[in-house]
Amino acid sequence: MRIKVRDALAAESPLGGITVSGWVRTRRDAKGFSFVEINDGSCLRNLQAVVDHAVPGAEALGTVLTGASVSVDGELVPSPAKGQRWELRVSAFRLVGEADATFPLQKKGHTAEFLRTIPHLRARTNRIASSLRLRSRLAMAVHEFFQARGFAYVHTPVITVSDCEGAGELFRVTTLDPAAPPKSPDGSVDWAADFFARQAFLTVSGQLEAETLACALGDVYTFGPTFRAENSQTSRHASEFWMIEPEMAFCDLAGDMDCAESLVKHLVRAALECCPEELEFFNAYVDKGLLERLRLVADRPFTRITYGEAVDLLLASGRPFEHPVKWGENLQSEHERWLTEERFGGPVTVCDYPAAAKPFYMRQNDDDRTVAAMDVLVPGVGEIVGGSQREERPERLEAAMRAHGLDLEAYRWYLDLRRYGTVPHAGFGLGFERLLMFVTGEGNIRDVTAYPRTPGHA
RNA sequence: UGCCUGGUAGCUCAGCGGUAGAGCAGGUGACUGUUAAUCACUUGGUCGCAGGUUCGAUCCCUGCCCAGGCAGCCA
Repeated sequence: MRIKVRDALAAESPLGGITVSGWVRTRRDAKGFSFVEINDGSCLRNLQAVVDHAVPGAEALGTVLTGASVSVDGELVPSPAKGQRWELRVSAFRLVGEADATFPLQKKGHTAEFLRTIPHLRARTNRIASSLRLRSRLAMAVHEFFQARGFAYVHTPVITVSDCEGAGELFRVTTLDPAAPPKSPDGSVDWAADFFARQAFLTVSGQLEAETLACALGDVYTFGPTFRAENSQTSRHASEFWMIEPEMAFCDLAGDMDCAESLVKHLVRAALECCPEELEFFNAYVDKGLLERLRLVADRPFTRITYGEAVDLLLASGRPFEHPVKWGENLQSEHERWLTEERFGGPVTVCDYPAAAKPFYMRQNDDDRTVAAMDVLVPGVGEIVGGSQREERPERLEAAMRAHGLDLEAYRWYLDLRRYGTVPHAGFGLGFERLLMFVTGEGNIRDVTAYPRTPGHA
């Protein structure tokens, strides 16, 4: 009976007649027998198989190098040596697939840069496999969080026809021949001849559609792929990433911030509880202060300040920032870093940003110069959540849309939400990969994504 | 896209205006309930690409390509 390494290592008593299948991490030869470390991806740790050279199939051991796949029968017994509680005393050894000396992964540590050159093989490393296991576990934790609170999981379209959702450059979706697109009489491309009879793009956010569903189901969330065609060359931007976007009817900015904080904490706690070995690994090899930071985040309330207070603190800091701090200007990365890493040493939720710097749909505050927006900033990564209370007053929303130069006709459906039974509502977007960066301590979004898509790389 | 740094063996790196080095990986042998095993020996390179300076360039200069970091845009 095949058993996963994870279950074998968790055994309470010896197990006979089991089969373990996986990939060889390393082989050590002794007189008359060999140690073969087998990893099957079910957990971080390997199972040490002890293969007597007289056992059936052991003659293949000579070609068993790091990377080979094997399947072994045997008996799980207490290990007489230090280093592991259990080991597998092998009764039959089978080499399933050889890996010759050109296998690029070694027993030694590799740089993240090198691993990115072999995306199809790097998941066989402790580092990438751990991040993918965490990713899987935390994806489920997202659903646990919202389902326990009565949110409906909704699927908003990946293909959108709004060409200005306000969150950046879009990827075009078309079936037209790029070399010879149909033309209108005026020489421009005739998009009416395209597949959707108009221009179409990949979504940059499901927010606007989620708002319509929240105004029917109450509390909803999306969790799916998001696409941005910005030429962002940084360690924390990807062209394709996953975003979690809750949208809550009858909710204000305070409730929005509460939800975001609870969600981040829930995910951090889930990681601490479900993936302790992975986190120990990241703490040891990727980010020395990781565990301490995560425990603090799980226990302590996030600091909550307004944009205006943030500006005052930054001005009073006496720091010679490269970008001067000025009310009305966006907070720069260096400012966010100072707030989270130096001033408060933990997550900071900043709210009430200047209206001029924010999109049309955010609710205008009574001071007439700020909007009910909020960002959650965390040490090391920066912004992982961006959200707001939405403008539910039809006249205010229309005015804001005009001020942003939007075509009101194209957003008639969005305005209808305010025309028919409008309600205060709020939501936010949480970048899933950015959360994973925060939880793993990885400094590059490419290392928490199996197949990262970034400008120039797909 | 801008600025900065880098590109030398399969990997991680050292080196230097005078013809190429280490550790690990691979191979051979020894030893050993081993733990990134150990020890000895050993295979392995157009020094990113193209020009230029020079008696001579991996080294200096220019351009290009690639990677990383930082910044902007954001999640």
